[in-house]
Amino acid sequence: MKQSQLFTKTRREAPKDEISKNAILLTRAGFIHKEMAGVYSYLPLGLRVLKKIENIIREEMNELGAQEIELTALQDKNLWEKTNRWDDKIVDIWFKIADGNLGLGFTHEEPLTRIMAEYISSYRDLPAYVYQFQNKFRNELRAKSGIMRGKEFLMKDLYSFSRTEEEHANFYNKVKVAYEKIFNRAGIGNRTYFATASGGSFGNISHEFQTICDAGEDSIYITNKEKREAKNKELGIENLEEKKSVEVGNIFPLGIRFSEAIGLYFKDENGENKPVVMGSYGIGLGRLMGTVVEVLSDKKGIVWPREISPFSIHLLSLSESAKAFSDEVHKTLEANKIEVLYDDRDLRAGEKFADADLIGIPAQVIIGEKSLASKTLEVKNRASGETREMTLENLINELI
RNA sequence: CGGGGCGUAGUAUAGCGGCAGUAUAUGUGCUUUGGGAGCACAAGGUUCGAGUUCGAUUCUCGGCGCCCCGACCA
Repeated sequence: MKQSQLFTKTRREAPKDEISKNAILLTRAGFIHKEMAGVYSYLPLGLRVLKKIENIIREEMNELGAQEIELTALQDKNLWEKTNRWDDKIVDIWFKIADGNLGLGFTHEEPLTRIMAEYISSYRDLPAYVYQFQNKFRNELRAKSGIMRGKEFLMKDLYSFSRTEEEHANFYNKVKVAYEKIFNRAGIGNRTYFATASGGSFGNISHEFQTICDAGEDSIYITNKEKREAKNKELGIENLEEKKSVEVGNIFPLGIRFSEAIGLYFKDENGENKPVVMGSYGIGLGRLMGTVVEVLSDKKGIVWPREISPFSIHLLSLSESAKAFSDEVHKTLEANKIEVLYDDRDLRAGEKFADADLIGIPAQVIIGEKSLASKTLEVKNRASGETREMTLENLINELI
């Protein structure tokens, strides 16, 4: 894509109402726009990152054998009364509309359990795994930390329906592995820990994926650095290393709480009626994106990991004389299905470098007098600042 | 929800009870072109309401909005 056609542009100044690094950088670079406190729109560059994250998660969910659906945001009061989660005294983050008779979903155990009750009646129908990507609405009294904790945010939620606790535990562990892959691919695997936590209002034990980050709201105690295991702070502190962290994912065993309340039963081999054993597994996409910005950016701007970068290559054409060659490189890269942001604007070199560093695409291809003379490309690594000279052919081979 | 702070141009800021200034961004022209260039001209602003006052962007009260700390976070 030609950068001259991109409707967003970068800003030198940070917006005065943002303190968090993720919001400052993403706003300055033109990835997001704040609509109101805790509510952000995603602009072309930001949406590209969000979609890359979504696709990584989708691949890993499909790999688990889960099937994608899309539930509604509007929620039925009667259904939620069955699980005692409609009352504002029980759940204080509901956005309710239509005189309080409808709500905007903050999670989706209830509606999905009801759907499954329509289709699951035998042990032969189980296990079943279903997931979706959807905006959740949570009326947080205090939104904060940029896109890390909003009132409306895109979340992947996966739900598992199993015959027995053993079957559930088996899948639960597979999800853990899938999540590790997701966070590795998103570039924060080496600082993300599997933390044991109390299960919140669901009771018992649950697990959180916590990424070490100074901007985090949580604290974890690292119990095994090599295995990246940790404990949430409320569970026994024994001279362990405490770190601030961000909860980038969670997995909850739900037991039979929802299936009993809503009536999701199956007949086992002996013809006996049993409640389905459930689990739920969430990842906030915006929070994950914000966390990546928080932990990987530097003074100059954002540094995207390869797999979630809005583009693979940022092509900088530094002068009028470099235009013809740059156009040709742009065409060739795109013909090879490589995503390129081509800075074809009529600006000085310094401004293009500053913008490229702010936007954070991992590889910059710089075409100026040098490369015109040598007929090779100058390829700069955004993270390390190192440059290499290589032919277009070699670059393409490296990227494919 | 408790506490604190802040609302001035697209953005970031200064200032003042009496014609609102700067930077940047924007438009035009000229110069410039490997790390956010320079000059000139132009266009663009006081969150809303009430009160005090001859006069309010400034002072008082209220609304709305935003930020921070805490509480909360399925």
